Amino acid sequence: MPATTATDLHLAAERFHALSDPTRLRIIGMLGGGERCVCELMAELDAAQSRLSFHLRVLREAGFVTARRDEQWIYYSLQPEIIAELVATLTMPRQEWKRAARCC
Amino acid sequence: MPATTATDLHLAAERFHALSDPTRLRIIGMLGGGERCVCELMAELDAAQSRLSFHLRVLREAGFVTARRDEQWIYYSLQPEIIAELVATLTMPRQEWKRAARCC
DNA sequence: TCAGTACATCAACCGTTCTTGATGGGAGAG
DNA sequence: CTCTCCCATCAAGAACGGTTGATGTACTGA
Repeated sequence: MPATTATDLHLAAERFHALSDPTRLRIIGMLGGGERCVCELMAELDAAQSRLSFHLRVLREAGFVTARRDEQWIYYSLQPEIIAELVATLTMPRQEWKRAARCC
Repeated sequence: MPATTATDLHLAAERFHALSDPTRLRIIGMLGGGERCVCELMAELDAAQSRLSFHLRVLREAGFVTARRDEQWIYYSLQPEIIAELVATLTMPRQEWKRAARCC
């Protein structure tokens, strides 16, 4: 049974929220070219370090990116499956939407 | 020329923001079954009228729904194209993302 | 051990968003 | 015209989100 419950609605809302910021969308765009360390993102986005760290945390907690330490650097990379899931949510058939909407 | 500019990033962010709320996702789910008047949405969602009106305005300004008056009732219906556009954004090839991300 | 680099986290501030209750305006019935 | 129903909008307050500067932590190299 595909658990399309209210919990899923909240989960989907959180994921869409993670995409509701231009800076975060730019980060995702950069990570589309492969993993990057924070310093590279900082340089290209011209963003303060704490600001970038904040947005990376949002993306990480929403499941869009993962972090990997290598020596002193921490490399972020995209998690493609979650985007596919989101697309699946958007293209969900009417029945599923109605179930999700009705469920409290 | 597909104008994938920073403006588009902001536009995409605004659209994702419109989807970043469980109540609005439920509304979209209900409208997936066809157009509804506000009173029907109120009854099913058990939401205050002003609250619902607020969320409908957000969805309307983001382009997800349209309103139509019939007698004393105002019927809202889904605008499917914008969802398709959003899916296209999510499944955009890397080049486009990088262009959008780089552009300031 | 000490200094330097890379990144996370914290606290504070401010603008935005969401909710609630009240007001207003359009449409139909009497 | 008046009353009622349906809905939008407004005002006020609470909650949330994003930015900044400072502090903390992990790792490296001297």
